[in-house]
Amino acid sequence: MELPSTGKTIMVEYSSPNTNKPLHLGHVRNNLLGVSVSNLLVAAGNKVVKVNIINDRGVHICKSMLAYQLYGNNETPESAGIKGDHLVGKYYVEFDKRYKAELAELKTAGVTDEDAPKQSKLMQQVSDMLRKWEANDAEVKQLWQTMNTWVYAGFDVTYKNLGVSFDKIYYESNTYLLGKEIVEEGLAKKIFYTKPDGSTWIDLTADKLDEKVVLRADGTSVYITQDLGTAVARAKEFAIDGMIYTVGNEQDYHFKVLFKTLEKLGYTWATNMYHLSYGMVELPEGKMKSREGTVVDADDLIQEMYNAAKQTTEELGKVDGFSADELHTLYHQISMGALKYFILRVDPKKKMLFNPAESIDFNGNTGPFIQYTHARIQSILRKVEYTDTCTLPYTVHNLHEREIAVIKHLYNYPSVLQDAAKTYSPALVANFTYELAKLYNQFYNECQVVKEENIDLKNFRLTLSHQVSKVIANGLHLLGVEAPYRM
RNA sequence: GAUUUUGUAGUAUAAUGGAUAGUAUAAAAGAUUCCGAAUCUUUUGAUGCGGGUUCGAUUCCCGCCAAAAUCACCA
Repeated sequence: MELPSTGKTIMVEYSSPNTNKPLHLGHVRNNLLGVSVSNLLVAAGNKVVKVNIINDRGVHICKSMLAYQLYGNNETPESAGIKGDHLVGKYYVEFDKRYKAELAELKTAGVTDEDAPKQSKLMQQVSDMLRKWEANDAEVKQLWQTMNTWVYAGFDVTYKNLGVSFDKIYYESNTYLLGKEIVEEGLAKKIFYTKPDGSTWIDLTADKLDEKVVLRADGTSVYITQDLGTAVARAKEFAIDGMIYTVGNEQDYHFKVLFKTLEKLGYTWATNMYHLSYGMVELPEGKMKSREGTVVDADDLIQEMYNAAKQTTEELGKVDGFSADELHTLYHQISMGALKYFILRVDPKKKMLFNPAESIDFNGNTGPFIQYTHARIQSILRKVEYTDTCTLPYTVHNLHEREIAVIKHLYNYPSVLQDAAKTYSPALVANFTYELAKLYNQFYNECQVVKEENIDLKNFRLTLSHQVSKVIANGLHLLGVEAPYRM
């Protein structure tokens, strides 16, 4: 079910992980949104290029590298028996622990809060390491390569479980130097200016933004420098009509500045850039804080959801005849259906509360409820050997009110799709699909289908059921959720 | 302090300015000799506060209160 082609190509960036720790619940929302919005844009007739930019360099990466070098004892994911991203994350935490201890020591020795970080030996070692990295020191680069390779292997597992994929992956180690030319260009156009200390700025106060550094006094790039460079490079590489950044709302200000700057530089496509700004995920006990260990790890979450799906399915005992492989696939489909729907049904712009206990409840407004409805319809269709190519003749009068409700709802699907794509909101599709499933269940409760004796009516109801299952499957697909035929 | 965003039943959420504010969950009571009960039916319960615009405001504007984010030559 795709709308007519728009002839446009849109790039969607999402995920954007750091390579110093495993993915957590916040990344999950990001990834699911990115995938789903990409699907929506395709359904709305666009070509989509899905990209990821991996933050694989910088101080934070050096922290885990240093901790590994100092305390790692050549541990590997194989020797430790843990995923590579978790192993690296372990050393990032280790660094933090040691660093805090060092700071505390310095303070007891009478060093002020302000001076303590400057006197930290660990932090000096990190800075040295970063310098060496930038100078292409062989040993440091080797360690960096090794540890990042571990992380990528770990990410791949998580991405695969979440059904996340990309057309192109960018690495910041390749792109972080981009942008200096853009700055020169901006200077030539007098859009940027230089301060006495040599740093380069743009003045956006007329646009109700601030002055912003675009190049440091020592000539090195800042965050926005590389973003400028990356944006221009991408536009050259892909001939895109638009660009969507899936990034949390804490960076609202950054993207306002980025887009405005590109616009001032005269890039026409800059007006078609969009920051898909989503709200933070919070837990019942409050915000996730890595320091306090309240972060929900993505892999743990996936496993817990899987276990819950397995348990519920076994309790209901409807899967006789499933092979072990089929069961595994089914548990995976149901658990990811639950997780994805739980997250995507909320308006992206709003912060959302993730309650683990509620997320594994598969009754009510949930993914498995919708999947169940699909499986139920498929069961009905199997019974009469109705296939996708069937066309049954019917003429009906006096529709049942439940039938009318379903038909009216189905009729809205294309416009909901259009709206969802236009507003980048999978939540509209999620709510539509849920409503459709609910309306169908209400219909099914009051109307006979297979057992209906009036052949016209029976054919009509089979056709309607088939249409509903197709739209449910399509809606779920847009959310990145699979629709099982039996569950 | 400044800027931005967000405030809807106990909880989580939905409503291009439109009719009795929809849904789920929690609680209670029901429905299957019959097509799949991960279902359906019924009951209880909400727009932070105060103004304004409008025939009409959850929605738009102003003030207050509350929460969060940003305001780095970090990313």
